This record gives sequence, C-alpha cells and structure tokens, in this order.
Amino acid sequence: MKLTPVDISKTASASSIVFEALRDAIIKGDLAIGEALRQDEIAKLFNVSRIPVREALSRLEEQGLVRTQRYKGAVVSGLSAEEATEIFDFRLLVEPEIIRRAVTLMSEEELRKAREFCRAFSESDDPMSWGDLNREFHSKLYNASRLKFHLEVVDNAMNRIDRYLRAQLVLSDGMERANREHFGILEACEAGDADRAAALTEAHIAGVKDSFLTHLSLLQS
Amino acid sequence: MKLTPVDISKTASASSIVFEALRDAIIKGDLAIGEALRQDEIAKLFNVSRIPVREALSRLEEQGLVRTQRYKGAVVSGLSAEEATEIFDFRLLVEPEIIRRAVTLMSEEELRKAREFCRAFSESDDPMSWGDLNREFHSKLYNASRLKFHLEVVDNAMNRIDRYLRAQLVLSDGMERANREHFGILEACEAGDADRAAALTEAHIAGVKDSFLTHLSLLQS
DNA sequence: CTGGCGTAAATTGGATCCAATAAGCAATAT
DNA sequence: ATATTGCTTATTGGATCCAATTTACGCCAG
Repeated sequence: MKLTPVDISKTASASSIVFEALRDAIIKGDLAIGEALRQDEIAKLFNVSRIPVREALSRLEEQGLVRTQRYKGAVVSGLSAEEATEIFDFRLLVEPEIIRRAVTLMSEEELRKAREFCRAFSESDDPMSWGDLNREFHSKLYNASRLKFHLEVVDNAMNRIDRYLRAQLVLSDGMERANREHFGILEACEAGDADRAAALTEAHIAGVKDSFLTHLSLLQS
Repeated sequence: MKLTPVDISKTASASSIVFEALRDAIIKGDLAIGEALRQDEIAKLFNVSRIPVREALSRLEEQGLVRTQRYKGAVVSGLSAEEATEIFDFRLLVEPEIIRRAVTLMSEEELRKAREFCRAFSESDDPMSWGDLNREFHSKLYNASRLKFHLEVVDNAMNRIDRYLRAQLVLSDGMERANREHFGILEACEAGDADRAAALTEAHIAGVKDSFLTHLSLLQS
C-alpha cells in the first residue's frame, strides 16, 4: 500500500481560520485603522458562531493588532508616528544581528531560495504582491539564523508596520531602491560576509525609516 | 467626601482574570513544564464556565506560554537550553539599548522609585519575592525610556525565562551578585552616564546567562 | 430650540448544551 | 498470547441561549 499521509491533527480550527484571515486583512490594510470589528458581522461572514470569532479577537489583541474595550468591542489598532518610529528603531537593532548570525549558517539551498525571491521581487509588476515578496525575501534570509524567538518578535514588529511598508514601495522610487539594496544584501550573504550583510541590512532599514518619516503626511490619509 | 476614583470600564473580565492568574502561575513555575491544563478543572477553580478559560488559553498560546494541540488541550511550554540561550542573547541585544535611552529621559521621581526597589530587593529576606523585586527594579529603570514596544517585547522575553531567573537568585551567590550589579547600574543612571549604564546592564545579563548555563543541569530537575 | 432623562435596540461577556475527537478498555479472532 | 476491532468515557471545539452593559433615539421641561 502506498499513500501520502496527511497529519489530520493539524487541520485548522474555525478560530484559527478567522484569526489568520483577520490578521492578514489588518496587516495589509484591508481593514482601516480604527474600524470596529463586530463579532456578529464577522461570525456571519465566516459562517461560524461568535465563539471562535472572540477567540480570534483575543489573540489579535495579544498581538497588538486590535484594541478591545469591555462591552465596546474591538477596533483595528494603528500606530502614532512615534510608535512607528520606535518599531523601525527596534528593527534597526535586531535585524542586522539576525542576518549576521544567518550568514554563517546559510545552506546552499537556503541561499537559492532567497535568490529566487529576490529575483521574483525584482521582476514582479503587480504592486499588490510587492509587500509579500519583500517580506518573504527577508524572511528566507533570516530563517537561516535558526533564532526562533528573534524571528517571532521581528515578525510581530513587521506586522505592525506592514501596511506602511506596502505604501512605501508604491510611492516614490521605493521599488527601485529596495531592489538595489536587496541585491547588495544577497551578494554579501553569498560572499559569506556577515558584517557587510549586517551593515547593508541596517542601511536598508534606515533608508525605509527615513522614507517613511518624510512621507508620513501622505500615509496618514 | 473624599474617595479615589476608579475607572470602572477597566474592571477585569473573567477571561482576563483567568489569563493573568495562569500567566503568573506559569511564569513563577507554580505550574510545571509539560503539565496539562484541563479546561474543566480550571473553570471549576475559578467558578466560571469554560468559555473564558478557553480565551485565556488562546491568549497564553499567543504569548508562547502554553502549547495547544487540537482536541488534546494545552500544556505548559518549556524551553530547551538552546531556546533559553537565545532569549538571553535577545536580552543582551535589546536591554542595554533600552537603558541607554532611559537614562537621558529619567525624571527624579522615576529615579527615586528605582532606588526604592533596588533597596527593597537588597533588604528582602523572602526568597519568594526576590524574583518580583528584581523585575520591578529593572522595569522601573526601563520604563523611563518610553519605548513601549521594546518594553512589551522584553517583558515577554522575561516571562519565558522568569522561572529560571528565580531559581538562579536562590542558588549560589546569585542574590549577592545581583545586588552589587544593581547598585552599579543605578549609580550610572544617577550620574546620567548612559553608556556606562548600558555596559553594566549588558555585563549583568551576560553574568546571569553564564550562571544559567553552568547551573543548567540543576535547573532541569 | 436645546439639554437632560428614560427606554429600547444593539452589542458584548458568559453559561449551558451539543458535536467531534482522542484515549482507554474489553471482547474477539487468530 | 497477542493484535485488531468496537465500545465507553474524558475532553475539547463550537452553537445556542441568557445576562450585563453600552448606545441611540425620542420625549419632555426649560
């Protein structure tokens, strides 16, 4: 007998389906900041009761993506300029360190995948997918570090500013510049030069932060 | 008439009471790693239904404090030696930066409070409270940085290794050494020397990490 | 016309009930 | 004796129902 086994114990529960859908919608900006999330409404959209919706909302709150007030409900939480700046500062502190560690551990296979996403990003002409490809490229590189906790935390940080990064890439020369810098980082990784990869990553993030701050007024719309 | 106003809109819901109680119990090590958390049992303990318990558990999972398997339930999640080491490395990266920022912003009032906790820690002879006082001292210093996100993340990191830190303080010369280093950090803050405070904080954490690694076998018990 | 008040509708928080799954155990066949 | 099957029980996931609270609206007095 030959059949491909599937771990059925990992099938998604209703609450995690709702959680992931809401999370992605919030991250991408499909749900506006401040928008109220009615349990009933969401429950009907997903054809479930309010119970799994509530579990999803409490998980989202734990992640800082929504704010809840007792008996008033949940709203999509946004960031002040100061808070967003702080997130960039956090990334500036942590991500260079992650990539430094990653470079020394990176396998050929991992490098290949990163190269692939870098290329896909540079060749994509669909603005909707730029944000995803950008994150996947960085993610592939960082994964090699095996630093589970660091990655978890950075992912959370990215989630909170993701919508701004997407806007960023579309505005101005964001795409062109990101590409140039990505290839630079990739080259440093291929050369096994951890310090250069870290420095370039830091410069990359700093550039995005700068651009974010200058376009702040536009983004607030 | 004179009475202190209390924001009644912030009265705790059943689910957050359960959440906080479980979180604290897990952090302190009152619940052993791997121990199963039965919804029914917890619900009866708190005289609530299983609904708020489930919300609490899903929040705990989001924080990484329990692991859940569908239809099997939640167990208190522990850390491998590698994972714990990674948490220490994370702290080494982030906390010095936090205190550097904090020093330049610290008010007299904040300094006073930190001094108070430092003293309370040094004078306490109740091993059960050492862990709390230790965290509160650091927390008071860090709070001055106003870096909300950084603080949130560091708090999460601390939660995951809290039980080991407590064990740490009791074992060996943990308490004596912690005290000496705390006073050093406090002095640097009082002198407004951000770089020294950062360096001492880094050394402090590195010392705890070392001690953790050497006593690892003992702690596993 | 405006501001306060009371009631009704909307909404959330929690309890109870039912369905789905896992784990343990007995019965049976080889 | 042992392995497989079917049943029973424990436990979780989700739906429905009820209570607590907020919000909206209409009414009335000034």
